Amino acid sequence: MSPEIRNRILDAAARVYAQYGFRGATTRLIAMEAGVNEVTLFRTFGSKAQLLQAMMQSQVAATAAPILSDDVGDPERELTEWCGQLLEYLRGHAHLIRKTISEAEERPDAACAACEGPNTAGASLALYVERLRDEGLADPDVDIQTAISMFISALFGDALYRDVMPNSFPQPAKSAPSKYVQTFLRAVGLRASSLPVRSRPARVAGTRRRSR
Amino acid sequence: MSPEIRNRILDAAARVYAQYGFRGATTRLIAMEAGVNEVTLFRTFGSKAQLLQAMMQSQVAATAAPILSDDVGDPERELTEWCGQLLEYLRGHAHLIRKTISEAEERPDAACAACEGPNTAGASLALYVERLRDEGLADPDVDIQTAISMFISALFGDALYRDVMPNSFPQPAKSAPSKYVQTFLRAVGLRASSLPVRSRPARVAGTRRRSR
DNA sequence: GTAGCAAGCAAGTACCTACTTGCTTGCAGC
DNA sequence: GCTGCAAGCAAGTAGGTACTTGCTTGCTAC
Repeated sequence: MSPEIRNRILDAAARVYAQYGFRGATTRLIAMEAGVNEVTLFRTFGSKAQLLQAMMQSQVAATAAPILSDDVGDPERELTEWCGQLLEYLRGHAHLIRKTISEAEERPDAACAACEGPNTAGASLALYVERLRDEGLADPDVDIQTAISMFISALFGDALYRDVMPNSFPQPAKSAPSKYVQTFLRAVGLRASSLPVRSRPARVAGTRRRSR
Repeated sequence: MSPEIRNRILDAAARVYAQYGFRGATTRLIAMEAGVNEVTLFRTFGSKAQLLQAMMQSQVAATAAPILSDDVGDPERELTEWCGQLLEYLRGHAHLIRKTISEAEERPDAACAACEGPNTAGASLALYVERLRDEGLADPDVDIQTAISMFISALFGDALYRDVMPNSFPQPAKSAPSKYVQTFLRAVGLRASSLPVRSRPARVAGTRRRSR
């Protein structure tokens, strides 16, 4: 019943699960990590499956994926900030997401829950870019859906795989958001209102370091 | 000793591992899947770990990731064909790659082996785009590294996650390669020699179906 | 002080896991 | 026909797994 112990168990379960997956997250390991007797797990959550399900819910409830504002101001600045926040969110949950998705066939509901955050983030981006195009800032002839899909995949890949295959991510993690956004805007055919996009030197990234 | 039985075991191990991961791939399951006595596994490979290591080697040796040709002809056509082949390769190994990467911390050598194919494919693309730029076909002011990184991530994401989160991949799997390549070339600032890139209708994808 | 209750502790159950051993079967080469 | 050898089969070992039970400890409320 004690909420303090309950949360300690949930946090420990999240750590152990993120490292070892469902099968590897034994009740003994979780209890040790939480500094709690193993029996307490079963008295509090009933079973290992229920415990990990509760852990999953608490994880998705704890932090929310970032949402882009409704009205478009400076696209590059707004997108870069959103992109940095989303990357931070994804990196914080990288191991958990990786494990959950790789076990999607055995536990599809858990995978569904883990994808909720990224999905809403992607939908938010789609809405924003639609506005961009409505306001004549993006090339209307361009395949925007594909650009969005590739953008989201790039953020996913960066957050989930940068540590495993660093060769594929040459730019440092800090400057990645602005570079991703610039490339994305170029692909979307941003019609610069103030600045020309295609012939701008890459120096811009440095002047906007204060986004975190 | 018999190579036929050996291969049957290796294939069965690949299937079971791709579905259940290292911990879930029990020797009993593999033996049943191979239609072989469990003892034969140990007599042939020594231990479960050695069996799965041999399976990994045989998997990476079986098929190779596609390589782009050294001289640049029609970039869009060549890249689309390469992209289709790489996607096919990745999709064929999707479950295996997903499981292996998610277990990278516990078995880093296996993850390294699984990343070998994708890494060489990425390096091949980097070389090709460098040639593109040398021949003046790509915008020299553009951040090509980032575009390549996002492109590879997009292919990875498509191959590994399309089945789990289909919302993020609106375009059908068949037409994905040409769309990815067109978006990539736009981001790289392809300077069209014969055709203008930015204002071309998407019809091109249909006329090049014979890539397989 | 005492009743209630959450948590710890020790032990046990039933099952699964990797791996071993001893023996039998069936086939190929001499 | 005999030998050698690869594979099957039955059984067992030692340890791990989820989960249960019975009892003790310690704190809180009345």
